[in-house]
Amino acid sequence: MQEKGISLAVIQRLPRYYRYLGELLENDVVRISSKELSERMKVTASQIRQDLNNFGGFGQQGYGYNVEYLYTEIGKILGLDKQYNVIIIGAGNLGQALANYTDFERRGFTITGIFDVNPRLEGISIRGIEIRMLDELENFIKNNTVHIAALTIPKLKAPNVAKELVRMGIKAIWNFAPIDLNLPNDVMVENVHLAESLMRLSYNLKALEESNENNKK
Amino acid sequence: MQEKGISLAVIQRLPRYYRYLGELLENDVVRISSKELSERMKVTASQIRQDLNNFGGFGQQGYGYNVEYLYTEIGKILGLDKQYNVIIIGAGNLGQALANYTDFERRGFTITGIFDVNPRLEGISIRGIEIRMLDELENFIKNNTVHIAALTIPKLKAPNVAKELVRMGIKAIWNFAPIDLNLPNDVMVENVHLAESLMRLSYNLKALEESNENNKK
DNA sequence: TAGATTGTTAATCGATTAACAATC
DNA sequence: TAGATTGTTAATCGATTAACAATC
Repeated sequence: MQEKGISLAVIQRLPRYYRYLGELLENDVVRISSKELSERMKVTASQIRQDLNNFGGFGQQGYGYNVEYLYTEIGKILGLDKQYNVIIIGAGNLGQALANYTDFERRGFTITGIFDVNPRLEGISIRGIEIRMLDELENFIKNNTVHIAALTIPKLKAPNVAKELVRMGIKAIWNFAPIDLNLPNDVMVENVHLAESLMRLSYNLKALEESNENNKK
Repeated sequence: MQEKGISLAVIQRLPRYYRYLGELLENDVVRISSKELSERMKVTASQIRQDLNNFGGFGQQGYGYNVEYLYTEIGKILGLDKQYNVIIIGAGNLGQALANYTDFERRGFTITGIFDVNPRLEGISIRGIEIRMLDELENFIKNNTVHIAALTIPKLKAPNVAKELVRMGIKAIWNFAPIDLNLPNDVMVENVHLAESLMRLSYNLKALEESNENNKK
């Protein structure tokens, strides 16, 4: 209920806090100050305290933050205390890679279905989940709770499939297709645009090479 | 040489402009105004003009922007007019998915090597590139120009392998391991943290459900 | 020339950082 | 109590948006 007007920048940072706290927890660190965390994460202590205080006071003056408590609380903020059923649309290389990525299960995301249009893949199982044909999707969603759909299909097919998913009641789409899905406001879309990520790397590499050249002169 | 003090936010947006211009080009659109592009992309026209003017004036008063010209110029800014050789470290599902993703080649990124530590994978070929053992890496880099290394290995191995890559002269790392690599400033790292992306989706889904509940009341 | 739209300056807005009183 | 560090307000900084003169 507190989540009113939390800025996008803050939300973007939360999973990174969660990751660092998880690592501290693994290393049996019991408490940490915003100053020490800021040094590890290379952000300002001020920013950490501001970010956290959007959601409440998790620390204690003179002490800092209890690592386990803060880890759990951020987990709750991120919704990681819940279980999510995830289906994968598109059983190509990327879809199969996601299906095989066991780390997600640890965080409460269970792959419950994989769909494709290629009849050659029908019945093949990935980690015990058999690939179904796309025309079974509607029935599947009717008979099984599905929270999230991962879209690993070609860009030209993505808009229509996304529209269909929304019609079937899906409210969260993890989109790997290199296109922006224009969907109603009450449908959450998280994009993973690998090609754009690679372009940023090439931009930075180019900028680095150019600055090296300039230094030579 | 113009690239002084371009903000991160601008660089993040460039690949998206590039993508939209590419689509316009495919649809034979010859010219576009910042206003029309802004409507399609759902950003302000002002932002588009500001962003582009960081790199020079690509438009013409009273006319707008020539789509093909702007597409080419942004491509140059992103370094997409060059060829890059990419190696993949880690031939698991994700590494193989990247190796199979032919779209990258179109943009000038050629996969020239795939490496793993698993002897079972030795000699297996993916799109004509055979998987090599990691101990051959140093020799390979000595004998072949490598611009970019994609890291698709477990998080615990990533820091050391990254350090080794840097020692061997690699200046750009596309990191898929869920950990921050602390490398010298003259090494470019672009992270793809899939788990963090999924957490943001779950945050948004949770926020959506909560706001629905509140509306009911 | 008149209309359109850029390039660019100025105004606004929001996010980050600094400072410090509160308090454990 | 004294020291440490949070929570929070205030100051600064940077990014976004608005406005408009320049110009095609």
